[in-house]
Amino acid sequence: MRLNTRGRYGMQLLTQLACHIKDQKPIGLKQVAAATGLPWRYLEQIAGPLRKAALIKGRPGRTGGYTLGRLPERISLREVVESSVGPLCLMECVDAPTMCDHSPTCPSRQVWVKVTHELRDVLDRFTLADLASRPCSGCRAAAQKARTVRKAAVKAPSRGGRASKKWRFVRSYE
Amino acid sequence: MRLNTRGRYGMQLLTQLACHIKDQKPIGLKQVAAATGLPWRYLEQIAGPLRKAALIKGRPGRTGGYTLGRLPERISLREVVESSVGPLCLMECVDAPTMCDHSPTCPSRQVWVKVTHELRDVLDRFTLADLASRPCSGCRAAAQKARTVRKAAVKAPSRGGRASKKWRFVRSYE
DNA sequence: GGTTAACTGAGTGACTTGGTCGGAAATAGG
DNA sequence: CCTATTTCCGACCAAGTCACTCAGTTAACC
Repeated sequence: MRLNTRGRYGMQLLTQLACHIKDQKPIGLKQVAAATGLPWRYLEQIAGPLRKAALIKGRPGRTGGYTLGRLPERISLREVVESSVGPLCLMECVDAPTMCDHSPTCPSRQVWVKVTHELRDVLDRFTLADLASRPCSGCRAAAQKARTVRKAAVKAPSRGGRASKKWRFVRSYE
Repeated sequence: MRLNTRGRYGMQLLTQLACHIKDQKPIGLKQVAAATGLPWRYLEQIAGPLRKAALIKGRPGRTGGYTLGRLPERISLREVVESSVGPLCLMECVDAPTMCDHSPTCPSRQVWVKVTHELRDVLDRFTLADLASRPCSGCRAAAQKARTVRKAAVKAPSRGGRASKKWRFVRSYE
């Protein structure tokens, strides 16, 4: 039950846009990549779903970049994570009442519906403004440091691939 | 943000045990497999972490099987999902304050700590008793049907492997 | 001692994750 | 107009996870 990089990086991307909302002009992904230490090409890929969800607006061209689709206080954390990693839905029958013969009236399912709604409600109550009003200055340094060490650890810098296991989120769990 | 089969099957396993708690004797995994339509061998693997988390107690031997480690109303849904799929932790810095230089005082992190705690609290407030007091009769038929069709779809019944994509949870999202 | 169950650990193919890359289309500045 | 810079799009790739299966060992009961 953890957020993958699409969700986390997407969150950082939106936070950056929210932090520069006063500039009134689009922010390029290269600039975001430089500020956060995240890979630019990957950010491009992450921006796609966010744009389709209308959370951001992109403008190509020389002075192009991305802007927020709405005010930060109108973008809930739930919208961000759901557009990045898919619906928050623990049991499959919650969003698919027809998948099980008794689903519509199944009392066990109704418990899961309630749980799911409460979880969604938590993420609905927090917005991008909560994060952007208090940006994390340290995360940038941490991300860059992690990436530097990671690149050094890769012997042959091959195309694609992922970093070695010890540098992933999992280490927090041991 | 969905629960994988380990989490879902584990939940069904515990629910079955809770439903037969009045029998006072252990329930074998084969019996659970027959009741739920889930693969017996896989259930064996799923039982491991649940036993290590002391949510269930196993007894080998002729009249062996599994029993709940505690009363159903004392087993929260959070314990079940966390022992099956790992801690509920959206951002990596929440449980690892040292990962980012400014983590301990980072205001952005404190938002995530709050979000995470609220999410955990939701799952803490529901227990196995909520599910077991109202068992889902339809899920069994649905699971068996799905497995039957799935087996038929596999041309060569090879060892291991997973079912074809269209029979997975993903179909609910399209 | 034989049957039955929990336990252990290895293996396996399909799929996802976490990226990289090349290039097309759009937009602005010169 | 050309050129630079950006979004946008799709392919590609390796490592890893998922969802299982299976063979075998240990433990308890009759």
